[in-house]
Amino acid sequence: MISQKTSKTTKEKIFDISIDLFSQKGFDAVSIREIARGVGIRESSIYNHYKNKEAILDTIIDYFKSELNQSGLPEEDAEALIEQGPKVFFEVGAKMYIEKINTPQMEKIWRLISIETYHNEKIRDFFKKELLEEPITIWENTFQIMIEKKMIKSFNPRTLAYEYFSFIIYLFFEYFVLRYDDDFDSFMDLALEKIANHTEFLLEAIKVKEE
Amino acid sequence: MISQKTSKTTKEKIFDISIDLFSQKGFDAVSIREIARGVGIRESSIYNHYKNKEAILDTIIDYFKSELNQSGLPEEDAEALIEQGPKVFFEVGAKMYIEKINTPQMEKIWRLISIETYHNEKIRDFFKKELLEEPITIWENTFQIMIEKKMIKSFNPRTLAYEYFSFIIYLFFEYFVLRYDDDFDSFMDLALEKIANHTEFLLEAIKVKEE
DNA sequence: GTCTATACTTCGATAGAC
DNA sequence: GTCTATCGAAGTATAGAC
Repeated sequence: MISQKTSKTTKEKIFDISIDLFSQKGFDAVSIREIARGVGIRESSIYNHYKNKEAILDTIIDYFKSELNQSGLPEEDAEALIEQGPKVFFEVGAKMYIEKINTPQMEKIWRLISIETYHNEKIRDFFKKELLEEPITIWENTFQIMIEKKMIKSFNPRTLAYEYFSFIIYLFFEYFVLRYDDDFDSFMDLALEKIANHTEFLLEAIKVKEE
Repeated sequence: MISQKTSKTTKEKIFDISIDLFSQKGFDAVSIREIARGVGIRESSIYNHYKNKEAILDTIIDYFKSELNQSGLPEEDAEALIEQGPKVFFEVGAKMYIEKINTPQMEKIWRLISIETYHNEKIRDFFKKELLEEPITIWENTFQIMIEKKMIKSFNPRTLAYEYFSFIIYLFFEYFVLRYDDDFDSFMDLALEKIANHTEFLLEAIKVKEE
């Protein structure tokens, strides 16, 4: 980016306000009029920037996906990381998941996705494939490699993937669905402690016997 | 019950149809007209049986709670069960959770609760307290007893409770949110296998060393 | 207890002036 | 690109006849 923008375009304002409102109330419960009011224009003007209400949602989801794909480790780095053992790998892995909700805007879109996963088939498919099945497979492959390298005990790698990742999904559910009203920082402190307990337990369970 | 009813009252029909529709589309997306159409009456007639739309939902949730409280083990049985060791306890525990979705109607209300947990504060509080925190505490106490009796290794019992129960919540989320369209029986087969893997892993991790 | 009729509100979206 | 004005559809709920 060459120059920093000082003022937002109307389209960007619509985008931002929509994220705020959709994440608070859900897509269906937010009206075009409400968005327009938030931006400070009339509802008819919205249609000069987006074809309809759903197009705003689609744009938000596309933005989320592109942001998500920018984080994550390159494959060669992941391989090098495995060499350092499961403990380091878990720590870096946990940090990666947390980084994905690192901005207030991304946090809101996470919440929005949580809500709309029930109603919207496109979003539900996205969640299933890219936020659940894909990570599970990555963890399965990771455990498989660790087992081959005799870094951990020989359990079924898919079982291990579920053991690790179902806890992450649980925390996601707890935060975005059940406790969203709470303060983010205080929840995050607790979540980090829970993740630490979880990985510590897992490490103890899968470590190769010493003597 | 002395005599079996052969025909449903209008109020019961409204109740049943509402469960069907609310669980499929969510409370807000279902109109009074739609319910009336399903029952075969006009929408104004609904108000002869329920004060308003929300009263139907409240009645459904009350029914769910009363059904839920009828399952579960008496405390003395639970204590006796612990004596038989963690393996038996896990098996009975898993069966208990599955029994709570044993009728088609209860399954639908579970789905309804999953949807409305986002929107409805009363339902969200109910979920947090009675479906999450209460079971976690029960499991924590159970593990505490097992540790005292030296039946399992001495981990933090709360950590163990999360290790066991976060997986159950994950399965709940997977079924009711992500894969509800799938066939119940085929999902249940897979879920039972996953639970078996999960408890097997946990048992191996927490068992007292043999030699 | 069900009906018709209706009041009232809010919604998404469009037409056309400026 | 924003505005005013407006449409048609759909929502909850009530009044009153039968």
